[in-house]
Amino acid sequence: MIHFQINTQSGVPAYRQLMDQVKYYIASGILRAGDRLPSIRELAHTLGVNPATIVKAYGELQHEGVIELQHGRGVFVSESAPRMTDAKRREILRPLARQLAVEAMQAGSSGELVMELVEEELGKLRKKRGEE
Amino acid sequence: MIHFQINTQSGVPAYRQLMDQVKYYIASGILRAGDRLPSIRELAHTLGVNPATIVKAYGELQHEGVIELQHGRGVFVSESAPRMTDAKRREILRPLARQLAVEAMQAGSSGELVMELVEEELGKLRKKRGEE
Amino acid sequence: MIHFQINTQSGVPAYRQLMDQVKYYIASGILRAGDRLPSIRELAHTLGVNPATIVKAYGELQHEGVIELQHGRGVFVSESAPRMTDAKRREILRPLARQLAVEAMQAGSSGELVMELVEEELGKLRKKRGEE
Amino acid sequence: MIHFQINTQSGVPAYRQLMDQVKYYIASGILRAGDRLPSIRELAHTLGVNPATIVKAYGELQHEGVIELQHGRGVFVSESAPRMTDAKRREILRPLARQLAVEAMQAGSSGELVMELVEEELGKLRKKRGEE
DNA sequence: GTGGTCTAGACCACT
DNA sequence: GTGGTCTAGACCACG
Repeated sequence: MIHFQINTQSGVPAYRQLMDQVKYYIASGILRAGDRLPSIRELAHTLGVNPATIVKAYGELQHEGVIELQHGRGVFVSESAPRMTDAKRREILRPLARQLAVEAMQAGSSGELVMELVEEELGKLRKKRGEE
Repeated sequence: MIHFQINTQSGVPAYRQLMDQVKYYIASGILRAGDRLPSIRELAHTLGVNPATIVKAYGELQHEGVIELQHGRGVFVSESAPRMTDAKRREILRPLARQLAVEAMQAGSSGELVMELVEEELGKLRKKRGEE
Repeated sequence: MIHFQINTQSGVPAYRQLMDQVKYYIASGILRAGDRLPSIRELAHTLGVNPATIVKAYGELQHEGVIELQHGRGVFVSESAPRMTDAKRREILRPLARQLAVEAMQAGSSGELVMELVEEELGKLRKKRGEE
Repeated sequence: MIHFQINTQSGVPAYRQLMDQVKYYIASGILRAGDRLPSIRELAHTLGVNPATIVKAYGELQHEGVIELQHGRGVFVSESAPRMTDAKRREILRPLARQLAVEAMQAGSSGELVMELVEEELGKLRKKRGEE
């Protein structure tokens, strides 16, 4: 079952949190291609946020090719993951990997701990995909 | 040799970029405890930004315990990495690890690619620390 | 009713005075968790100071966990007092207690006078909390 | 035996720390009227700080009537504590007492803890005075 | 020389 | 409307 929530204290913009959660549900296989997402007004109501916030989040996700807004019909998960080369993937993921490495050193962490955490999070996603 | 630069196109606030670069130099061992950082005015001049921007970046880093601003003397790298438990480190690093995992899935990447990237970035930092 | 004011003669920075006053209103129960504080622009206008000064005061209070700045929504008193151990409280309060004791001796004051003053100020806060 | 030290991380100006320490030694009876303090150049050398810092601290203390700088002879603790009325003492001490009370509430402390800390610090000073 | 505070005003991002 | 960032420039406090 999908469930969205906004943490107003985190400093992360509400629309960004929503985007991350949609991506998370897709990555974990809980949301699949063709599945319907809550309507803008419905989600705005249940989350208690301004509809404009949902509009922004859905708009950005559509721009990234993650979802499709079909006028009058609803919001749906796109049919397929965007195709890209490994080089492109590295380009996207490297800054995040680097930030993780730097923050880890800064926190006095070992490399092992970092690898363990990433492995864990990858594992969680794989496990959920298996269950569906 | 340390060298800072600001990318005004990236959308990331200048003060945030500066913070990341200082942390990077410390994580890679290029800057060590007690080392002096460029003065506010000096750095503002070389980067071509307003001194207030440097003040904000340095101020935040001071809050995080990374550097110390000493009135009339200058800016210095703090003596030691903040002491924290492994549980605390996980708490800080897990969201980053999770975001990396989700973005990787979203990009259609394999788990292997992610692990490889993190290993690479950790390796780069370790290598630089070794060289110093 | 809350009312802020800045004394430009005191030598204490305006942003520091504001921080103290916000803390005072919370300590006395006049401001409670979830209450909204004046917006940055509004407060800057009523106090006749630059918005950046309010930004600094509110920013520091946010760092201390006293208030939350919510983008596009406003500024709010944080939900709960920070949890800390008695040992941590002593660590924070002891320097202030010590300074008070030393200043008292220096002023030729009796210990009784000091205890009386502290008791009085604690009582005032408790009284206000009771009234709300 | 008197011993001064400066903490460069505390954020408190060095000259202020020195002033506080001189007052502390007098309040605790370790320094008495007529006792000689280290010379400016001597103290600057042992503390590793700029002589101007000592000049500022001693100057302020002289201004407050705590010490006397006798040209060519040295620096001495003043003969007597400044005489002031109880009303004046309250006026000086109340802001400190109030700040202590507010910070205590903010830290979620009980009134008992605060009173205990003040009592303790007063006791320490009295005990030292007794020993001398 | 250093950092710390403040003003006046602009433009952007979020809800 | 809200907060967040940044510029240009002034003046003060500290060492």
